[in-house]
Amino acid sequence: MTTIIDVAKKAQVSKSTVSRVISGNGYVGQESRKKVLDAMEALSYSPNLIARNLQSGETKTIGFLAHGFIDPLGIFLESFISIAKSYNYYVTLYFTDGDQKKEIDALNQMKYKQLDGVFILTRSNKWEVIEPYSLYGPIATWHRIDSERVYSSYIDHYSGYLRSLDYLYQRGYRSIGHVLGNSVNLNTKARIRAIDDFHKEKNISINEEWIFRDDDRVDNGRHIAQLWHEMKTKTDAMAFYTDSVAAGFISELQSLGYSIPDDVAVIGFDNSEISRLMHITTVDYSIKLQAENSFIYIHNQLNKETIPEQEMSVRLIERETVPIRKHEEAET
Amino acid sequence: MTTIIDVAKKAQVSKSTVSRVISGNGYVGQESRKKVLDAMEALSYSPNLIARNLQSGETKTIGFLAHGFIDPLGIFLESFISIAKSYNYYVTLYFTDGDQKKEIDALNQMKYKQLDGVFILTRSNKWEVIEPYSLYGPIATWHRIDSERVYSSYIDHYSGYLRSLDYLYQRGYRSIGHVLGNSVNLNTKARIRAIDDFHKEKNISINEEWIFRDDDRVDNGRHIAQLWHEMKTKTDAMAFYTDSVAAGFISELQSLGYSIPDDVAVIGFDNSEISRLMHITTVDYSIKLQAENSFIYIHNQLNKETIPEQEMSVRLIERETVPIRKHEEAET
DNA sequence: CTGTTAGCGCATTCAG
DNA sequence: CTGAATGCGCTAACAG
Repeated sequence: MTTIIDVAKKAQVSKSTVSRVISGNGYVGQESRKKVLDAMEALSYSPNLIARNLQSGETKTIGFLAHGFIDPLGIFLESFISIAKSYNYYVTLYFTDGDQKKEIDALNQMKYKQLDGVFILTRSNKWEVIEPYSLYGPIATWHRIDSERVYSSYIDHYSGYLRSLDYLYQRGYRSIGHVLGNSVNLNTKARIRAIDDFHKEKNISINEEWIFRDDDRVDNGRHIAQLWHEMKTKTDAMAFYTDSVAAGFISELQSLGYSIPDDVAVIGFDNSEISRLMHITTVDYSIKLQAENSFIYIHNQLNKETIPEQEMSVRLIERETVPIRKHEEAET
Repeated sequence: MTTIIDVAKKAQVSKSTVSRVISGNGYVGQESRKKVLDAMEALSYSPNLIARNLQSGETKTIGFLAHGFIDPLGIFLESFISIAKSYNYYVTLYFTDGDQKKEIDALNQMKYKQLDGVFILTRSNKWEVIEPYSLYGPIATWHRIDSERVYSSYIDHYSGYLRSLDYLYQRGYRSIGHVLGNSVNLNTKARIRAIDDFHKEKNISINEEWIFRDDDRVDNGRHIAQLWHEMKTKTDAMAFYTDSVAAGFISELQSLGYSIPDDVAVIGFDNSEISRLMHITTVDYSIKLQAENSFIYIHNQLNKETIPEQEMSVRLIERETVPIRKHEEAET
C-alpha cells in the first residue's frame, strides 16, 4: 500500500505538504502542488480514510436501525440515504429482527466511534435504555416520543386519523374497525384519542371488539384478517395504521373468498408503493420529508448548524378501497 | 474521552496489558486482568474501533450498491445483512439512482479502505470500469456476468424460464408475451435462448411484437401495461423477469379496466412479498441463498477461508394469476 | 509557503 | 506473564 510518505519521497517534499494538497487545507505553492499531484498519479496513491477518521474522531456515517424489511422502509431509507449523501454522510443499515441485543449492539457502534449518529425506524428496547446512548451521539427516531434527548419528527396523527375517519363517515360507513400499532407509541395514543372524539362527535358507541392491536406486526395483517373473518357482526370498514398491514389484510381476505371493497372497505396509511399497486385508499404524510428532517436534525447536532426543517402536511389519497357505501341495510 | 491509557493508569499496569485484555490476544495474569476490568468498569471505558481499524487495516463493513428501492431488494438485503452480522460484518448501503458517478464514488470507498468488500445488486457502469476496483477488495454481484474478477451467484435462468413457459403451455396458453430486463445481462440472454427453444420445440412461431424490453425499469411495468393495452392482437399470457414489474403491470391494467387473470394471465419471477400479496404465480429461486452465497464469497476472499456455498434450486409457486385457460376460442 | 514534531487510540513486536 | 518501544496513515500546530 502506498502512503502519504511514499508520495512525499517521490515528490521530494515533506509529508505535511502532501497532506495539505490532499485535504485542501493550508497554503501550497504552485510547484510543490504540481510535484505532489504528479507523484500521486504516478504511484496511483489513494488516501486511507481510516487514518483521517482516527484523527478527526468521526466517520461520516450514520446508523439506521429497523426491525427488518417492512413497508414503508423503502421510501424512508431512500430519502434518508439520499439527503445524507448530499451532506457527505454514509449510512449503514442494522436489521435488528426485533432482537434487543442486536439493537444494543448497533447502538454500541456509536459508543465505539464507528457511527456519528443513529436513526431508529423501529425499536425493540424501551426508550429508557436507548436514551442514555445519546451521550455518544445524536439519536433521532420516527415514532413520536416525548424526550429531551431523542428527536422525533412530528406529524399530527390525531388530526390525520380524524380525517380518515371523517372520510369513512362521509362515505356512509358506520361500523368502523381500527387496527392500531404498538400501544405505547405516542402516535397510537393520538389515534385512540381521535377514535374517542370521533365517536363522541358522531354519537356512535364504541365497540371494543372493533379495536385491533398489531403489536408485533409479525405477519403483515394476516391474523387481523382471521380475526375479522371470525367476527359475528363484522365491521363494514377497516382503518389501518400502515399500508403494508392493510395490504396483508386484503390479501388474506381475498384468499378466504371475500371481495374488497364489497365486503369491507379499507383505508391505509403511509401512501407507500404497495398501496398504489393494490389501489388502496390511504393517507400521505410525506415520509420523504420526515426522513429528511430526521437527517437534518442529526446533521445539525453533529455540525452545530441550524439547517431549518421542512414543514409537513397530511393529505388523503383516494383510490378504490373506500367506495361510497351502498345503503342496502341503511341504519338510522 | 477515556482511552486505553487512562485505564492503564487507573489499573496501575501498562497500556499493553490493557490492550491484551481488551483484544483477548496474549497472556494476562488473573490479578492484572481483574484490575483492568475493574478500571474499565469504573471509567466506563469503551474502545475506539477506528484506531483498531487503522491498525488492522480493515473495517469489517461491506458496501451494498443498488439503484434504489426496487423489489426484491428487501429480502435480498435482509438475508445479506443477517448473514454478514453472523460473521461480524456490517453493511453500508449506497443508493446510486443509476448515477454512474455515485456508483464510482461508492466503489472508491473500498479504495479508501472504508469498505472491505462490495456487493452490487444493480449497477450502472460497465463491467469494464467496475472490474479494476477488484484490486482493492472482493466484488460480488447478483446479475450473472462472465468474469474472473467479479463473482456472481449463479442460477440457471435458462431452465428456470423454460419451466415457466412450459407451465403456461400446459395450462393452455399459446400466445405468450415476454417482459425481459436489461438486454446485456447474461440472465436476459439465457431467457432469450429459452424463448427460442421453447418456440421451436412447441412449433410455435415467434412474434417479435410479444417481446418487451424493460431496460430502465423506471415505472415498474406501467408502460408495459400501456403497450399491451394498445396491441391489436393481445397475448393471453405475460411472463415477467421480476415480480415487481408484473405487479405494476397488473395494477395498471386494473386501472385501465381489465381483469386479471380473465383478460391475461401473468407469471412473475422472484417470489417476493408483493407477489404473495397480489396472488401472483411466480418462480422461487431462493434469493435468500443467493444473498448468502454472495456474502460467503466475499467473506472467503477476505479471510482466505473456504466456507462452502449453498446449493440453490428453482421452484414454481402456483397462485392465482395463471388459471387453466378456458378454450372459448380454442386454437388448433 | 514548507519542513519538523507530536500526537489520534490501539496492537504488536521485543526484551525481560 | 508484563512493560517499553514502535508504528498504522494522516493531520495539525509550531517554527522557520
